[in-house]
Amino acid sequence: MEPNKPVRVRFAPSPTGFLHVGGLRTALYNYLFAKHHDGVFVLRIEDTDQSRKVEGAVENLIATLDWAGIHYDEGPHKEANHGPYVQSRRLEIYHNHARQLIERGHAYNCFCTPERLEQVRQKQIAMKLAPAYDRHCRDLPTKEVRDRLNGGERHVVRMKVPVSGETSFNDFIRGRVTIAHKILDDQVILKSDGFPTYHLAVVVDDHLMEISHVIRGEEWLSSTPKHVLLYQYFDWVVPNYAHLPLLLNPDKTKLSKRQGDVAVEEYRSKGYLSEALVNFVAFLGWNPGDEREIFSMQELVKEFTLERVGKAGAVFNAPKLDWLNAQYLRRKPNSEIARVLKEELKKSPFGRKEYDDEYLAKVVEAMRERVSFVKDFLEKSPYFFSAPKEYDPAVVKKRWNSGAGIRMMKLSDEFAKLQDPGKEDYEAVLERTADTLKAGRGDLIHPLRLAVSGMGAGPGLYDILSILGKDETIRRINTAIERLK
RNA sequence: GCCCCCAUCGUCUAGAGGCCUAGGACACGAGCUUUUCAAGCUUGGAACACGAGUUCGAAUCUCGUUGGGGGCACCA
Repeated sequence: MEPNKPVRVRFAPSPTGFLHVGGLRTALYNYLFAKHHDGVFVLRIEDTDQSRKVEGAVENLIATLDWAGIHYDEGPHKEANHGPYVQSRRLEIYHNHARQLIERGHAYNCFCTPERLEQVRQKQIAMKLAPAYDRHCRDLPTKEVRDRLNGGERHVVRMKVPVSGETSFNDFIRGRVTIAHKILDDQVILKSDGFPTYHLAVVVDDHLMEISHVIRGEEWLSSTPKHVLLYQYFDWVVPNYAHLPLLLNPDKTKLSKRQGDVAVEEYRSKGYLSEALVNFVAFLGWNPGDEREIFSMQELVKEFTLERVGKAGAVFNAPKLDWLNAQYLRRKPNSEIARVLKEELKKSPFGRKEYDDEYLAKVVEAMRERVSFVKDFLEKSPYFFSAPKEYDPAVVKKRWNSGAGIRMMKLSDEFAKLQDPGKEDYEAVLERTADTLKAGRGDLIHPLRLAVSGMGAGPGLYDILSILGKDETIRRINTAIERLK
């Protein structure tokens, strides 16, 4: 790396829908690298394929990156000296550069129809050859080209790849990569609709935007020599490359839909914390070299280096993400979790009731070691939000034995005598009652938990009671006695 | 088919020739704790793809094999 050159990197997604978790990691690594080196992180929108454009995708992308804590320094809505940052608004620039290439003899107009191209391809495949453009238009007479252009004939511009020799480049992660020119074909750089292809646009923009390091997915590795060639044709300095290993499905193919969720928005709406997702994704292909696992964005910035990025693809496996989410959730104060829980409740069947913050904070305190997600509060302890409608049959069978009803009645009576009881008061009463009845504590505790929650598992019983309050506790006991007769 | 890349427990990974009887984390099993469930702690099983070299010594270097992935569009 040239030490005196400022670090400028970019994340350049195409706005075709949602942000892919692979994209999130690419964006994250770029961001971390930029911030680690006090550099600039650019967001550039690669919308040169009109047919794949999706309405609102750019705004969604920005919002999602923002949620993840990845903030760009330059990009759409943050115009600086290198804009515009949306490729569809840079068409003029690409045309000029394509023309320049033609003038220098490094590119040419091609009038081949898609039909002819398809025929050629079929023939090549039939002959077991690698499909490649046959360079039919590469050496057309100048006059013919001019006439056909003047006649308005549909055409594209292709780059001229040398027929022999090879191109190699240095990759931060892979080392030196070399590809022979004979296996490269004359790539289209300007489409007949006037839009550039990725190959032209990426080179022109990265150069004009003074990108120092191109950090992108490994799927680009094979076409990088074409880009290097383009840099040479323009007489530009080739940027530093770092091709990131791919994120994989459980079956080790490139991470895709249909094998689980790939959209960051999906994880967000499922209740994953952005810190957890970011931490998790950062560790897919990178690690700090020691045994620390929990990293905030700041710590990641401090520690991240490309040297510590691995080469092999990484399977995106959810269980560890869930664990991380629980770790982050547990680090949050009760009040903050309660706030999210309140929102979650509004959207739930329990939403008709209003819950006050103090109550929710108590619920959070009781349940926080037992949940991984905020939504778990509703699933694992619905009884804090409404009286049990049914009682877990397995628990009834195990815990609600013959004398249970009588014992609960006694307990209910004893509770009724209490004045504004706290957790210890319930405990004292229960123990005293157990002694009076000559019963084991468990003979009261388990049926009582069932009566009050409908379940066999949960926080400490006395915590539950004191959160529900005396009146509600008694009401539930009495209901259970009736229903479980 | 051709080209490029990759290869340590099921998964994420540490390991840059002796520190490796291969470490950590998730997941899984057992135990402790406990009114339940968790959490926590302790603990168990679990990997250097294979074969040749190089070297006194190889998970680490070289070559080959096998396996996997990516790319080969007027998509990015």
